[in-house]
Amino acid sequence: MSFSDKILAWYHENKRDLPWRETLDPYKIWLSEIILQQTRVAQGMPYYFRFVDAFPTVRDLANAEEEQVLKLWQGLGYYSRARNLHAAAKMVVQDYNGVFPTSYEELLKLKGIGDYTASAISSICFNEPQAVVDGNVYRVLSRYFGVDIPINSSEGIKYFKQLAQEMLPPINIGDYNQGIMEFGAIQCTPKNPNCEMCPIADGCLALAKGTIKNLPVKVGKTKVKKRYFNYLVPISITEAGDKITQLRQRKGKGIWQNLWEFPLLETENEAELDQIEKSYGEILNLKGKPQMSLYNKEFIVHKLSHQHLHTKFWIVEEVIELQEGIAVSDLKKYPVPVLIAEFMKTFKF
DNA sequence: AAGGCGGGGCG
DNA sequence: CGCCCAGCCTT
Repeated sequence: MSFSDKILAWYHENKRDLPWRETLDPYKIWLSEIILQQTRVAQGMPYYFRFVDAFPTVRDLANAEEEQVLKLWQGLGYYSRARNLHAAAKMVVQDYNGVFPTSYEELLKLKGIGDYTASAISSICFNEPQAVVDGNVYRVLSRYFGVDIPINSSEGIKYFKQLAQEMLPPINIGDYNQGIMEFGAIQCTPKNPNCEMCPIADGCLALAKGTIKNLPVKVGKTKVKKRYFNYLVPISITEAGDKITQLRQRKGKGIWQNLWEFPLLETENEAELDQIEKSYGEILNLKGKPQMSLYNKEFIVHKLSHQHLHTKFWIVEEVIELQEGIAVSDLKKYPVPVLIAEFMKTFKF
């Protein structure tokens, strides 16, 4: 049996029942692929259901407000995926009359679709012979063929795409692509792979040489930057008796684009009360000096891949001057980072 | 070619 | 605590 035959056979026996495996609708396959980028199946699953439910067709998604798309995406991270998803839906409606393009080349033109996703959709839905190369495939191939070229070098990216391409079966491309990924996720795992009961242990070069634990090779260090966030949480009561606060939308570059947060003062180091007092009038556009208190004595440390956000929430109460605000009861409508969502959940307005 | 972009789970 | 997850985009 060939490599691909073994993978296909293993997949046939071991594939999980996943909701996006019950359809060949390219829209739904696309949704699942975007959601699963850098995301575990268990984490992405509920998001897949809520998106299919809210937007049954690509037209429904295209017609939605970005705000709603981001709100549904809240908590999943890498929010450019949600913005690109929305933009791509609009492209499909406008440029392709609402019908998903069927070829790798055309799919590649859509926002948020790169080599992996174009290969996945074109192979799964249209049986185009394009090999998917995701983290699982890098791992399986690097071990089986004993390749120590760094998977995140340009040489490695090119090398593994070609190698994966050469391993494609003549038919059942989509199943094979899903099979090798599933194999990497379940059998040939990053740590403690199940080599004892592996259907391709025979030809596995890394297993023979004892280099499993060294593969795949990845270069580059992840240096974590420390940042200090001070959120100013203004609270005011309107004449009608409604409690209001303020949110602002993050714009430009950086994290959490287009998500909402409380007015923010970022500092070079830990900020104390006196430093905040100097700035909050300007940030909140206030003339007076309302009472302010620190909500959390210890930093709330919110960890992103490359940043640790050391956060303090400063409560600014009874801001009579507060002009424009949003009702506290409306806060849940806004897409916010998990850091903000957690605060809203625990803070009693 | 390198850096930025989330949040969560696991050993 | 470090690594990894059905990657992509920008510079």
